[in-house]
Amino acid sequence: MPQHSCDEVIIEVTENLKNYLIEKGYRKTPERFTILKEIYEYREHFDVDTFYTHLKNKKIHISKATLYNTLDILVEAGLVVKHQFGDSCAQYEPSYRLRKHSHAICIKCKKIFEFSSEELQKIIHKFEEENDFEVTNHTFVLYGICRDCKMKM
Amino acid sequence: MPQHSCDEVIIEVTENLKNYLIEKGYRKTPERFTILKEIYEYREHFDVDTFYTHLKNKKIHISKATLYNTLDILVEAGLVVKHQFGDSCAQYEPSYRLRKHSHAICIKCKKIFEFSSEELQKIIHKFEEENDFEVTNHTFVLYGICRDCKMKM
DNA sequence: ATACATGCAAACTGTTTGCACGAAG
DNA sequence: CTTCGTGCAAACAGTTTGCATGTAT
Repeated sequence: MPQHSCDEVIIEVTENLKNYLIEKGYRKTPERFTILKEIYEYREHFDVDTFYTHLKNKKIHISKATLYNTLDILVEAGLVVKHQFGDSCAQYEPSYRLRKHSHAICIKCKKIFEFSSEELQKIIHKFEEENDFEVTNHTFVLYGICRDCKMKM
Repeated sequence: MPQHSCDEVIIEVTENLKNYLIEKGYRKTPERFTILKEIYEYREHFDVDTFYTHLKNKKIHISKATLYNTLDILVEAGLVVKHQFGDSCAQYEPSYRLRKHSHAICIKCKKIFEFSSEELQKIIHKFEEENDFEVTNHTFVLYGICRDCKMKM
C-alpha cells in the first residue's frame, strides 16, 4: 500500500486523539501519541506482549502499564478495537477509516482470516431499532477449519 | 417452560455424551454426566466460578479442575458453547436443541441480551462456500448502550 | 505548583499443571 | 491390575494496582 495514504491516516488519527484528550481533560503525553502512531503503522492485529516487544525492537521504551492504560483510552476514543478471541489474550487493531471486517479463526492452525459483509450492518441496524439499543462496537468471529488444515486431515 | 421438555433434552444430551465418550475412548465418569445435567437444568450463561458455587450450594462437590476439564470435553462434543466476552472470564452455555442466538452486551450495566437472526446463517454459509472454510462455531456480540442506560444519561 | 501519567514491581485473577489417590475398564 | 480422571495446591499468564518519580498544565 502507498506510504502516502498511511501517513494521511496517521495525521488524522493524531488530530482525533488530541481532540479526544482535550475533551476529556486527559493529558497530551508523548507516549500516547507514539503508541497511536505505531499502531497505525503496524496496521495488523496484535496482543500487548507482541506489541511491547515490537516497540522495544524499535528502541521505543514504554512500559506495559502505560500500554494497557493508553489502549483503553484509544478504545474509548474509537480509534482502536479490542477483540477477545477464544485463546487467552486480548487482540487489538486500528479501526479508523479502515475497512470494517469480521474474523474467522482456524481452530487447528490458529490463523486469523478477515472478511467483510454488508449484510452484517443491516442485522446490526435492525437490532438497534427493534430494541432501542445503541451499538458502539461489535465482534463477529467464526471458528472452524481452514482450507489448508482440511487438506491435511 | 415445561419440566417435561427439559427432561427430554437432558436424556438426549446424556445419550450424546455417552456416545461421544465411547467414540473417543474417554471414561464415563459420574462427574461428567452430573456436570452436563446441571448445565442443562441451569440453562443460562455462566462462568466457571458462578457454576462452581452453584454446584456447591446443591451439595455437589466437583473440583474446578474437573469442571474446566469437563467443559472442554462438552465443547468438543458440541453440547456446550464457550464465549469469550470482553470482560475477563469465559462464559459457557448449553447449545443442544436450543435456539441459536447472538448476544448484545450493555457496556454500562453489563447486562447480556439475546437475539436471533436467520440472516446470520446466510452470511456464515456464504463465507464457508467462498473460502472453503468449515465453520464449527461462531460468536456474534454487539456492545453498546441499552435502553435503560440510555434513559439514565 | 499541582495534579496526573509513567515505570516498575508486586498483587490479582482466571486457568492450567503436577502429583498422589481413587475409580473405570 | 492398569490407566485415566479427580482433587488439591502450586504454578502460570495476562492484566491491574500501588507507589515513587517525572512531567504536562
